[in-house]
Amino acid sequence: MEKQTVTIYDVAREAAVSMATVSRVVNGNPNVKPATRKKVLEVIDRLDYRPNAVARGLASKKTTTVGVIIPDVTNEYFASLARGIDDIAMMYKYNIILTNSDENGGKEVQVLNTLMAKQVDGIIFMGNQVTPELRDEFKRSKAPIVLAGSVDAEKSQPSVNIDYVAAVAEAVKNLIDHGNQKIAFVSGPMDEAINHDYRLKGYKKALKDAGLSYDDKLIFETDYTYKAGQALEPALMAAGATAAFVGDDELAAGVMNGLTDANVDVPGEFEVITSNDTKLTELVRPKMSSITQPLYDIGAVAMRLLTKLMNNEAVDENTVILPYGLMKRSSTK
Amino acid sequence: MEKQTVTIYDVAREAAVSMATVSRVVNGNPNVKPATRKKVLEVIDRLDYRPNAVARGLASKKTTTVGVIIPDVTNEYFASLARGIDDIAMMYKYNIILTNSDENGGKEVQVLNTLMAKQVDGIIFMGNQVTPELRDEFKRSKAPIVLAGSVDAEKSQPSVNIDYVAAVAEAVKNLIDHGNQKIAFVSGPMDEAINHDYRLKGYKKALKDAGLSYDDKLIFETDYTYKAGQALEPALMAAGATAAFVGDDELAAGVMNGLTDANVDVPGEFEVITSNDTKLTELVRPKMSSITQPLYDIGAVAMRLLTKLMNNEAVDENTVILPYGLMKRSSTK
DNA sequence: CTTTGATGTGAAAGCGTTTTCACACTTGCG
DNA sequence: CGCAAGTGTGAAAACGCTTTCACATCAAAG
Repeated sequence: MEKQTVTIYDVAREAAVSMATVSRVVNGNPNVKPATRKKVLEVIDRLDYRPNAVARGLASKKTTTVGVIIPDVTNEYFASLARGIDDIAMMYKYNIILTNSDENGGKEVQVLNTLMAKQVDGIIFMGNQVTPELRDEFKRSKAPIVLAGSVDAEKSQPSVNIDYVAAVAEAVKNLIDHGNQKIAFVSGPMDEAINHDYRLKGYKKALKDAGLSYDDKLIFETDYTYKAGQALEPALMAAGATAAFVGDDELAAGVMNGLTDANVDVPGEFEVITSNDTKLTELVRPKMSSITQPLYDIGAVAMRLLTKLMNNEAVDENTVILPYGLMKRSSTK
Repeated sequence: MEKQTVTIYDVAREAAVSMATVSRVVNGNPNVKPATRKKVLEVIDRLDYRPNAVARGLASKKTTTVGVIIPDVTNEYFASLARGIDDIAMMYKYNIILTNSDENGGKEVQVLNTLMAKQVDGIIFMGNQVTPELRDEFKRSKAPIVLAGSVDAEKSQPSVNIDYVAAVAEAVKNLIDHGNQKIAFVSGPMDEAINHDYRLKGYKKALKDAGLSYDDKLIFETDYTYKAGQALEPALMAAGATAAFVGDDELAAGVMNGLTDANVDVPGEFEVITSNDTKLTELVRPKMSSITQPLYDIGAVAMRLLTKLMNNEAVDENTVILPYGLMKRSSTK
């Protein structure tokens, strides 16, 4: 009752040719006489032969599979990147092994190792923090690795991103231009490079450019959840802030709803601008103004870059920076 | 410069034992003298040997990889299931090959085939429609397949779901109990079994139980997008509906915001209840009442069921039904 | 005709494991 | 002391494919 598997050998026998020839027609090698090709193809069809990708992988040392490490699929931002990655991967006939890392360094290292054991041809890493241990593992890998929507302070790997510093600076400048003097900076954990090394830098730059002084009390470090944002309202008010830049959309939705629920008018009394321009920004009321990022494209371009790396094609630039924008909706004046 | 790979053979030579023995210690086979085991382990460590999963897969005919077919990772509902799937998979040492199908029958069949070519040990399918072609492919598979959060009218495969008919009936009854006589049924494509065979059935049941008559004009078939929902407002009003059951959260958010933007008070003048209880329900204002589903668990249980199937363990019930609930928030009275 | 350079094909050696089978050694027991 | 019943180990055969290399074959060129 166990389903029988048809091998390349069966096809060869039935078609009265060698395995090598069958392999050639399966792989589209042109060195096969049309008549032979036809004969083989017929047998393949008749026997319903399907090449075994595992055997293929072992023999050719290519698995046409790439590993993708994602903090959490449930997060709109990363899910959007993942979608871009998968589409391009499919276009180039690669499959994706997807694993959630929860931004947990230990798990990341472990996952990376199993991906390498599975002989993936390449890896795309998403995550806000590249620990030294992780960097070491990266170096050990013989499969190329590219970072998508994720920064590594040391730029040890190819990556595709937007210019976070400039984007945040522009967003904050916008708030300043509206007359806000006390602008809160709300972000996830500060030990993540993206927060302390990029976003905060942009924030400070905007302040400095406008001649405003930096105040610790306006920095709110929390985690990336709706609830956390919602709970921030009293603190925000106490600090006298009249606007906030927020590093994550779900968090921002929380901040905004927290304010609104406490009868603080957004944007009248308090302006909010967020970072990722996910669908979410359109669903909440007021709709949120946001830095816009080409989410899907970040993933797509990362994957495209990876395909080049896997084929040893020349790439002009290892670090690609995609354009960002600013979308004014109703959470700012 | 190409990184050298250490094979089981290298380890065997260095440790002065046979490959078989190395294989045994790597696989935790007890038939190895402790002294030998220790010796081998040391060499493994020294050489930094990592077993090649592809070779392993070929020899053992097990890849410890399962395929997951998902309509779109970007969809909160399915992403939540996927998260449950991945967690349990990881717990049982499986990896996930994830592919987006866009609910496109052709793509689904194709994807299924490449998964089978990759010799996955099992498959989890998510999608609202199991076409006959797909069902045929399922039958052809030697890897077990389970449906997660997805129905097949013919129950041809193991699956885990909630009782959609009862859930929808209860939700609609709730609306009826609030005095609504004209309740709209808003769903995605009606050719999907989940809509015409389950949700609609539940809707009709509730109507019938309450002695209300069914009216075609209150059925709104559209696609699962925010925009589509938003655009529905005029039609809803024209039909004289005073409440709606909606089959998808994003769609529901659209419906609700469309109403609100047209100055229809929700829930005062119009009640809305949705289906999936994703995070989204809490982000919009008013918060949406919803059928609650154990999203993560549906994925988790499906994966757990699959592990049993893959190990040929006995399973008492192929079709598992998880409990649902009703969460009253502010979009209903 | 011969020579030459494609062009088409097959034999066989891997790829890095697992697994079967046989065999040598220990034990414990009557 | 002899024997049955484990233990522990190694040789070698798969697993299903790709790829190298050598060898035919054949058409065109001399």
